[in-house]
Amino acid sequence: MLSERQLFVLQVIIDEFIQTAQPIGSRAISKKEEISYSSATIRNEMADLEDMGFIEKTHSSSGRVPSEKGYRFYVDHLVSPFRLSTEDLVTIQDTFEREMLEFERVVQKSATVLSDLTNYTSIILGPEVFETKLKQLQIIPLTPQTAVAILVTNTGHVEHRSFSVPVELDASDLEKMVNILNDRLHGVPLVELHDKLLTEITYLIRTYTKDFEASFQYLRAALFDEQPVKLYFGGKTNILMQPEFKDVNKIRTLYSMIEEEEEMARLIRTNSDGLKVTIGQENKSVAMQDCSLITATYSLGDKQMGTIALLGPTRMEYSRVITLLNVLSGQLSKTFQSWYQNG
Amino acid sequence: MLSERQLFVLQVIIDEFIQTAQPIGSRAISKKEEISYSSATIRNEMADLEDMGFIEKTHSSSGRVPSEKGYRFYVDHLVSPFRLSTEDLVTIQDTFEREMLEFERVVQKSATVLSDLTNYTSIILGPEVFETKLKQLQIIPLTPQTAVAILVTNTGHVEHRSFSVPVELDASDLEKMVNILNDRLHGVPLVELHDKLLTEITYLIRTYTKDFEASFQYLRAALFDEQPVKLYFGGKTNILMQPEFKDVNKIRTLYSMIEEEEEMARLIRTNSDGLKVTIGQENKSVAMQDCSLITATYSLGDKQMGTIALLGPTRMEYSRVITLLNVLSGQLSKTFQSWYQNG
DNA sequence: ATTAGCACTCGGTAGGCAGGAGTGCTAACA
DNA sequence: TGTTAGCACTCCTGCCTACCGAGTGCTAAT
Repeated sequence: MLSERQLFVLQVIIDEFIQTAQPIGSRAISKKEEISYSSATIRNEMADLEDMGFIEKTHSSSGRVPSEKGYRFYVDHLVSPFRLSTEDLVTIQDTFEREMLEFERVVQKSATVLSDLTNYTSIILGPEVFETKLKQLQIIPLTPQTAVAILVTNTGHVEHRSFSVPVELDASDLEKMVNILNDRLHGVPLVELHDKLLTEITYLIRTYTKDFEASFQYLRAALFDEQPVKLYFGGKTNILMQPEFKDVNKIRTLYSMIEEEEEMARLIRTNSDGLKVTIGQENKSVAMQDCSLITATYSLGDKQMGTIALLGPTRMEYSRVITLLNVLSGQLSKTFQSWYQNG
Repeated sequence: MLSERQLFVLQVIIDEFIQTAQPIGSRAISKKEEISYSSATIRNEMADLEDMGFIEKTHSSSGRVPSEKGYRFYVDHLVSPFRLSTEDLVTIQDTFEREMLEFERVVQKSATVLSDLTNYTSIILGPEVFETKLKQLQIIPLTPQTAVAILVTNTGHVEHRSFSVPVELDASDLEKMVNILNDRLHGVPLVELHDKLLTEITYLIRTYTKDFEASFQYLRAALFDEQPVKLYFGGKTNILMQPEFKDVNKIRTLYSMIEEEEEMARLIRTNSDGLKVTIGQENKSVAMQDCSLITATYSLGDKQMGTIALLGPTRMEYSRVITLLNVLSGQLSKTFQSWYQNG
């Protein structure tokens, strides 16, 4: 168990290191106002803290640096509740007050704000489970052989995809098809849409003609195949500016990882609700050894929609950042909530 | 004027440097099979080439390195027509044979292929002048106060934007409005659409009711305001792997520049037709001092559509890359041409 | 329990030295 | 006159050494 003083020393070391990125020596700590002990005393405490694995030396006679275990303990027990500056609050308020009516814009804007406020890299994972409902389906013929399918949700989200139309179908067939589908699928949540579409296909084939089948399969494929997860980034280069990335190879591997959207999505996706901090090696990725990832979920009602994440060095301003993420994910949820209620 | 032998020496130096990224010494050149002169002779030629500014020393006793003027001369006069390997050709063929029906996909895929084949970073500037025509306009009400406007072109390109609907308009008004617009605007090239829309607005206001005006302005704004240029990237991190970027600060500034899409678009946009090589400082950007940018335009008929660009170190495989860009921009033009003819 | 004092450790910087690659110049050669 | 062998010179690179300063661990005194 840690003594009061040890706790305090640990806190000072981490707070200080977060600010300066320099190893902290015993003398520096003993000189601090709040501390009335000599450097020798601090040295003893530091030796204990090191034995327990909370801090480390970079070399045998260097000052101490927080270990990952130290950071872990810090975020679990020491983070002081942070009061956001009014400036920050105003920035966030402004962002959400501007009228934005599209999911993409709101999310992209949030990512930008978050990265601007923190100087880290923000990543937002778009919604995967659409609690949103189908508003309208449109098929617009382009040429005799091609058409574009457009799907609109009650939140104003638009998906579209061009596809080939089998020769035996003409424009009026398509129109018929769309009308039937709109009748039967309006208001269906997108999660269920794929299955419902399949049901409709068999229904239509029975009721009308076999001709529809191929076309339907195209339509289904167009709207549901290889829909890659959408990531929204803010301040992609911010993290490169951190002093821990003065090594070219680290930058290269980290950056390659960031650009690998599939991989990033995998790392960020989470099923646990609420806020989660993943420190250094806890991230299952070599490229992110020196990084921490903080994720928070945003939701629609009680249904989790997506994740909002912040990527920084392990030496991160945890307390401030955690508060910011909480505020932002709350704002996001609130915004979507307001759309949904009116939909 | 350069002698035959000087030309040859210059070519060898540049070719070799492009391969190795190491300064080339006189001995290395004289040892080459095609060269029957001693290193001393080569040294003399090199001294002359240096006087003329085509090559440089990194320090007083180092081998030679091409200067920007050298590269300039090389691309203008020395690039040997390059025979693409059948492997490369097959890769490109495969890309364009797969059925793709959307502008975004074709372009994105091209960018990826280009960067994969070259190990540089590719950037494609989407079309700015739409020679494409309006196929259909849709307005779909979401809530009583909001609606989403969708615009489809004959090439299957879809733009959409949510906007606020003035309280005094209801869904049937919107429907009427859309019908009128579709009647009168079908087939209008997108370049003219904005102006035509304004004309229609005044017409409609005269013919129908004043109520439409506000709504129209919203619609117009939704579809035409702040439409940011769209850039498609391939291999964003490729250029970081080049040995010239072993300095952290260079990486940082270069990368910040790449992420600055507006700035990139400005650099890449060109009004001259065909292929253009911009070497090092010729790029008006500090971040790109050590980079070359090769741009080629693709077009629809005789109308220039967009630019396809490749960003690499000044030490670039110019001949191969130039051929590749020509082939790819040709393929792009061909693909769009085929769409257009059927539209 | 705390602290002053001291020996020790290690990173960082600077200087010196040897080896090597490459150059410029000169003089000899065809 | 063009070419080349030879040689002195330059500068980069790696390596060793010395030295300073910051910080530690330990011991002994308070």
